[in-house]
Amino acid sequence: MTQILCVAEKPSIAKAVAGHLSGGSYQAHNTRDVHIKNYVFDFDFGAPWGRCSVTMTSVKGHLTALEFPPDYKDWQHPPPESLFNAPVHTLVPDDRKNIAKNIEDQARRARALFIWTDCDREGEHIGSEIREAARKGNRQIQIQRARFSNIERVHILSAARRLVPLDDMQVDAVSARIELDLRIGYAFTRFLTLRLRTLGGPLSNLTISYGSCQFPTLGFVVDRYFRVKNFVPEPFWSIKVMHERDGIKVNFNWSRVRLFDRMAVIILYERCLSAKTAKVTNVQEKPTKKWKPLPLTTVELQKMATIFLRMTGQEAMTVAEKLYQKGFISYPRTETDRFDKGMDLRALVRKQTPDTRWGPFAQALVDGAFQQPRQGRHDDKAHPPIHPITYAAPTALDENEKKIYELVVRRFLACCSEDAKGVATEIEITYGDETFGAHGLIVLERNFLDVYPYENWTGTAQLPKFTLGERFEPTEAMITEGKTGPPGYLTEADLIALMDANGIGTDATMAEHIEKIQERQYARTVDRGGGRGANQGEDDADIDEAPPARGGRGGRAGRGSRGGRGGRGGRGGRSGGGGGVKEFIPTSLGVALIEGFDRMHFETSLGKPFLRKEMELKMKAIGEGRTTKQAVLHESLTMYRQVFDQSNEELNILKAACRQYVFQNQAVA
DNA sequence: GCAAGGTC
Repeated sequence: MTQILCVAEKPSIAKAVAGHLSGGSYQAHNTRDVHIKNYVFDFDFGAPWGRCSVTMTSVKGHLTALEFPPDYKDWQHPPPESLFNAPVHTLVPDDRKNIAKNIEDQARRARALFIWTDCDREGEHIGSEIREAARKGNRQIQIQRARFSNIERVHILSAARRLVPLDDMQVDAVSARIELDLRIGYAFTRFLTLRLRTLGGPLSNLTISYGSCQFPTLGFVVDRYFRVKNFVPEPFWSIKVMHERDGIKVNFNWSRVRLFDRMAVIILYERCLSAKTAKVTNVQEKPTKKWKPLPLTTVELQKMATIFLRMTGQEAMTVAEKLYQKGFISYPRTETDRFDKGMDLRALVRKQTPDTRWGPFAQALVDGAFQQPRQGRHDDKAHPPIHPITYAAPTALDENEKKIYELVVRRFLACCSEDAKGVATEIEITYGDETFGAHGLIVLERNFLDVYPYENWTGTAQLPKFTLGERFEPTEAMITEGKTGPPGYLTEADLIALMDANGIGTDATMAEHIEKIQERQYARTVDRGGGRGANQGEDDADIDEAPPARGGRGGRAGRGSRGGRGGRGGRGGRSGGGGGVKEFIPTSLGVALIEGFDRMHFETSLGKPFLRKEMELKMKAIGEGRTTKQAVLHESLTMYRQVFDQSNEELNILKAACRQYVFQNQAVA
């Protein structure tokens, strides 16, 4: 029989695919890597392969690494800028030699290699790494790739019979990314560390790194810091109308919301008063609903964990990873917010019925209330949304696992439930020349809200009866005064959202970049409301926080920038251990770096997300054959080399910024 | 000692 070698990106996929192809009967052999097994079975791949003897195994992510030769180990000689054109070579790191050897050995006996890596760009590249390992054992081996976007049985079976070639343009796109990140990251990191070290003080022992993701991440933190710090409150005035009827006080909101001109408001207000009565111009009562949440992605999971569970994104991912390994939840790194039509979601809901907390809700879904989840617009073509796989009794989990598991289950049940329903009442009046409106809501059916405490829908009290065309004299009309407030510093959820929106990092790495800027002492977290946060009491804290803006955050007048952003009910969360939400503020070093580079007047600042975005576009262009890896490497390295040279020439600007912020801890202008 | 991307 023809021998076939199949290799997946990770052990769980190898197992799942082997299960489907073999119909559940395979032999599992251990390999020299504790996580990886070789699954052996027969399968008919259809023409031209026919029935084959298959060995299915996997790697664990990338198999190879790109490195500089040993003579570039020293940071000083040759100088950092030599890394822009130093030779690089690909090698299999020691801890992955067993995995490569397994593939090489298995390839020797195989007629063909079928690659089952994730269907994303990185997966294509990992496929090329597997290809090289296999060719080492067998130069003649034929190579195909399976294209699959979920691990439903039917989908896997059809993927196995519709193999395609590996997409070398996608491989090249990732190669370019790897090489650019390596060269640019190492060159700038060595440069910054060595040249700023000479300033002495706290800088003499720090690693000052640059990376295409960590710097923009820091940039977001610094940017918000300045927006808070430089915020100038503006006074505003508004008109508030209240009318009491049937014992209910109804507040009417001004359609202009507020004006920044006091005299104008006084004039408009006086016209209201001289009109004496207000006239009801519109009364509308209509059914309304609050949409259930979308299926859960990694970014959403992290945002929710930081808001409701008092975890960092990194902690949430570590815990989710454990739950995945134990088989309780699906793969936790996904961008997909839509379930594949073929998935048996009811069966997954049924598994949750034994639980005392949400079991009855799950049972009600099983008994007929089940609704197909909403379909989001994101699909990474590799993984489904995060969902529970099997039921985990609370006794089987530690504290943090319990919290994340509960979040995943409740989100999933909410997705499979119905939107909340209510009746909205809108009343519009004109008073003088001005229009005011009152809004009422009665919640009729809570539906998904019953299982999903992370959101709420508060119906204001029922509005009394108003009739179209009627006139009444408002109980109260007054001018109110306030001033605009600064935005808050970034929370981790804000930061993740910004990274997501700007394409900084991936679902698997965003939390790492956030950790990185703290590890490098570029930023810290503080509890909202001031005071030192997570890093309190650490003795390596020799880099100061940038001076607190406006003496800490106590008095925020008016509505801050985050008014209107719903679902921010983090305070007093369900499982919080005291303390408020954490906010990110830059250290003096973080401010100095971003400011320093900003003052150098580059076309595109290193601290902004544009360069990473540009890299993303170039990768896309390579993947679509509009340009080549060589061309992109050449232009990008030329461009970064110029940035490097300019940074070198204008180093005094960067140093001045460091002196200003790090050494004098000077307040920002 | 340095990056970002996979995954355990």
